[in-house]
Amino acid sequence: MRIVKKHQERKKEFLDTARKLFFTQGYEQTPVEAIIKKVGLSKGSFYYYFKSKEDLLDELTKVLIIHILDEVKQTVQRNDLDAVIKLNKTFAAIGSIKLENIALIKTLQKAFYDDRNIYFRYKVYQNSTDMLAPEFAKIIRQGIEEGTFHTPYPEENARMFFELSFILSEKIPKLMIEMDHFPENAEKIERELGNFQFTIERIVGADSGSIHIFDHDLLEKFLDQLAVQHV
Amino acid sequence: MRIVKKHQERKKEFLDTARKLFFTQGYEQTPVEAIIKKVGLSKGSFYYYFKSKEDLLDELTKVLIIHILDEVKQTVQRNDLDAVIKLNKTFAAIGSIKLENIALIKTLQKAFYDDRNIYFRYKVYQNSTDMLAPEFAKIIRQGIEEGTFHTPYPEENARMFFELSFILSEKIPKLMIEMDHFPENAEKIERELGNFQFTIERIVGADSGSIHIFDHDLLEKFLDQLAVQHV
DNA sequence: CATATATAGACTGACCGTCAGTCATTTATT
DNA sequence: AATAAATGACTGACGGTCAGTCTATATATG
Repeated sequence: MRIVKKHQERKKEFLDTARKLFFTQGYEQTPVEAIIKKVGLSKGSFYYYFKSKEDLLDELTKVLIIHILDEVKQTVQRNDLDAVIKLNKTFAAIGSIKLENIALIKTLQKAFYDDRNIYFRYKVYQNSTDMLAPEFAKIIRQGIEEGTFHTPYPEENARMFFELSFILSEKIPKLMIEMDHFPENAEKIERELGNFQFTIERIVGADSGSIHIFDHDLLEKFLDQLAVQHV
Repeated sequence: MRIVKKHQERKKEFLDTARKLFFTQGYEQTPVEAIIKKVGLSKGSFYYYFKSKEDLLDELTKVLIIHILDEVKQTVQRNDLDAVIKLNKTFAAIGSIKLENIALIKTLQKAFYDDRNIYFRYKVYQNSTDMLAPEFAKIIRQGIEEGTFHTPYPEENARMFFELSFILSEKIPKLMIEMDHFPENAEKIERELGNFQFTIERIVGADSGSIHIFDHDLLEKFLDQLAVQHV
């Protein structure tokens, strides 16, 4: 007995299923057949909704970012926050480091952060930057007006903020994965985050120590928990 | 009559051929069969020398970087140059922007800088950074001793220098490709380079305007030539 | 109002071309 | 004879195509 559904509903099923698989198995490592099987439909169906596997990827990455974009836009719109606080909130929103979600990171480490999955991450990074940087540029311009930031390149800085965030989000999971054999990575992670914060300050020309992108105590707890898991 | 050669010699033939094809067609877009055909040998031969296509990629990326590493090491060793000059020479050596070689860039644009070839570039970037950053860190430490640089993160800054260089080398070709339809990209390229220089200065804590990573007049000429080609 | 007919669009799955990788075998060198 | 170099048919996995089927709904007909 064949179950027929509305266009958008079915499409969402494909996208949701693909999202789960891409994050746990990787993009290249997920055959279209695996998506089909899980949705319970046929090959023809898949290509009825998407003109190629890559087409689905494009749609998926955009969907992934829209939620974050909404959140960031709301933050940017507010007029009761200064630029530094908005910057911190934006960094938290893009969630390069989700301190509160160890389980997720540990799952993603296996496939999402695998070298062979770089194409997927690359697409997410690209679309994120394109969609979010213009909003972030507004924050930097606000900071310049407020006198806390000093830079002749607000637009370029905005893009660079995301690019550096993504580089960071490439490094941290790698260091975490190796923590079993290299406990000193905990210290490296702290250095990387410290350096990141420091770099952002310098790039936007903010006072040293004025930007607080992560909570030091929370990070300690996080790294402790991560270490415990490996015993 | 079958031509038999020494192991290393044959291997080099495969690597050289693969290099040419990967740069002009892309890594994923180059089937092993294409490499074989050009070398003039068989499938079995290929797998006699390399245990996988990826294995060849690994070897190739390392070979690609060794020459640059030698050049950078020589620069770093010298004791007649200050840190700023060494930094400039290193940037020139990694050749993110080869101002003198338009033809090469135009060729590479088509395949090398294509999104789908990100895996190849990623591997090159990864290995480059791992192999070159330690040398570059020496330059930054020299700069700190000389009092021209001021940073608590020389090692991290060194890696970041390469990471930002690669981001730049992702952007510039994209802007160049689009110059046909967006002549204003010439200006964008200048801004990107200006921003890059400015950012490096800030990251290593050097005086504003002290670092000169590219020659302004040369860039103008370069962009003019690029524009002409499209007429 | 009930029933036949037509149309859109959701869905099927066998089939195709491409490609990385395998292996039993042959050829050349020492 | 033993070892190293080279062969090419073969396999299996994968992305993508296509001619055609099924089902719900709209429309016409008696």
